[in-house]
Amino acid sequence: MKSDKRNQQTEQLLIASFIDLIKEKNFNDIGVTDITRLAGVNRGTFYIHFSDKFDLLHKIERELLEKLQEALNSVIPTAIEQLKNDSFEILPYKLVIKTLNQIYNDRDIVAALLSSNGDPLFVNKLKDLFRKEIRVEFSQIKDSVFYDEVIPQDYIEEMILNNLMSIVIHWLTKEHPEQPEEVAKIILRYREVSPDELIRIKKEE
Amino acid sequence: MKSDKRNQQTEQLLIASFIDLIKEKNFNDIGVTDITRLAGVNRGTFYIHFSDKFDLLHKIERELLEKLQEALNSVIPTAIEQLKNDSFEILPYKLVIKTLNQIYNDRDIVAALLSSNGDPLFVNKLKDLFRKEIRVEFSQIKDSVFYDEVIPQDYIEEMILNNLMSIVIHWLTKEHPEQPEEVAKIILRYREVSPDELIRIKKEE
DNA sequence: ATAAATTATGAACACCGTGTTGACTTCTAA
DNA sequence: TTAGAAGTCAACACGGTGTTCATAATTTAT
Repeated sequence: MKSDKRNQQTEQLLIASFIDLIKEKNFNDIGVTDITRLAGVNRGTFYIHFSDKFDLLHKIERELLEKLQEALNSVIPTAIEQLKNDSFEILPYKLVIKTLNQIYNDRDIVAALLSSNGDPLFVNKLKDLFRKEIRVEFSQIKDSVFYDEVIPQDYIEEMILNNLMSIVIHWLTKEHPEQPEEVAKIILRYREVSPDELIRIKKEE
Repeated sequence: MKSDKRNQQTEQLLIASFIDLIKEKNFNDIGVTDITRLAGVNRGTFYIHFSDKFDLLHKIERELLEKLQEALNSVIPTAIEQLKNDSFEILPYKLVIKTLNQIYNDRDIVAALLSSNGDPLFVNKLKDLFRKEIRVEFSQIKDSVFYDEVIPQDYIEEMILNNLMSIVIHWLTKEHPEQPEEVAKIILRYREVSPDELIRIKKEE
C-alpha cells in the first residue's frame, strides 16, 4: 500500500507539463492552473504532490543537479590521479566530457532553466557545483608560476567559473548546440587563450 | 499648466520607493501595493504614472542605460582616434574608466537589477550596449594575428562580452566595491591573461 | 475476489493583489 | 482667482491561489 502506481504517474505528468511550459514562457507567467490544465489533471491534485510551483521547480532542479553530481563522482577519482601525474594538465578531458554529456542529456530543461526566462537562481546552483569541483583541481596545482599584483584573489575564482558558465550557457541556448565533444575541445583550447588573443582570432569572410 | 510640481515629485517618490524595495527583495515579490505604501501615496495614484510595475521597472532601466550611453558617446570619438594610432591598445583606458564611473554612480540600483533578485533581462540590455561598443573596437583591429580552428566565431564575441559582464557584476555585487580606477586596471590586465595562467596566479597565504 | 487504503475528482470557499472607475478634494500655474 | 491637473478614497470585478470535503476511481494486499 506504500507505492501507488498513479502516484509516480501523475507526478511525472505534472513535471513533464511544467517542462513543456517553461520552454515557451517565463516561470513567472506559469501558474498551477496552466500546469494542471496541460497535464489534464485536477488542480487540487497538484497540491497532493507539491506545495506550490516553486516546490515543483526545486524538485526538478535538485534531480538535475544530483544526476550531474553522480556523473562527476564516477570520474573524479581517476581525474585526480591524472592531475597528480601530469602537472600541466589542469582540466582532464574525461572529466569535461562526462560533465557535458550529462548536461547534454537534459539540454532542453537545463537550457530553459538557464535562460533569462528560467530560474535566475539555477545558474548559481550549477555554479556552486562547478565551484566545488574546480576547487579540487585548484588544490592539486602545486606550482604557482605566475604572479600578479593587479588582479585580486576573489576575482580569479569568480572569473574562471564565469568563463565556464558562459560557454555552457551559450552552447545550450543556441539553436543547434554542438556535440559535447566539440565543446569540450573549445573549453580546453580556450583555457590557453587570453582575451586579447581571442579578439584577434581571424574572422572568416 | 503643462508641468505640475507634484507630477515629478510623486513620480520620483515612487521610483525611490521601488529602488529601496528592489535592494531588499525579489522584483517578483514587490507589488504596487508595497511601492505606494512605502511612498505614502495612494495606490490609485501609481496608475496615473505607470501602467504597471513592469512599466516602472523599464523606465528606470531605460534611464540608466541612456545615461551610460551618453557618457560613452562623449569619449568614443577620441577613443577611436587612439585606436587608429596605437594598434596594440585595444580597450582605451579612458573609455573603460568613463564607463565604470557612470556605473559606479548608480551602483546601488545597477547592482540590485543585475543580481539574481533583479531583472534577468537587464543583464542582456547592458550586454547589448557593451556589444555595440565592442563591435566598434573590433572593426578597428586590422591585424588578425592569431588563427584558431577550434573556437567557433560565435563563441568569441560571446565570451569576450561575458568576461566583461562577469567582472562588472562581481565588482558591483560584492560588499565593498573597489574604486572604478582599480577595476579598470583589473580589466586591462585581465585581457592579457589566459585562464590557465589565471589559475596559476600565486595565492596569498 | 474483495476489502482497505491510497489517490484523484469536482465544486465550493476565503483570500489577496490587480487594474479600473467615479465622485471628491487639493494643489499650482497662469 | 480660477481652470485644470494631480492626488485621495472607496468600491468594484477579475483572476489565481491554496484549502477543504464529500465522492469516485484505482491499486495493493490478503
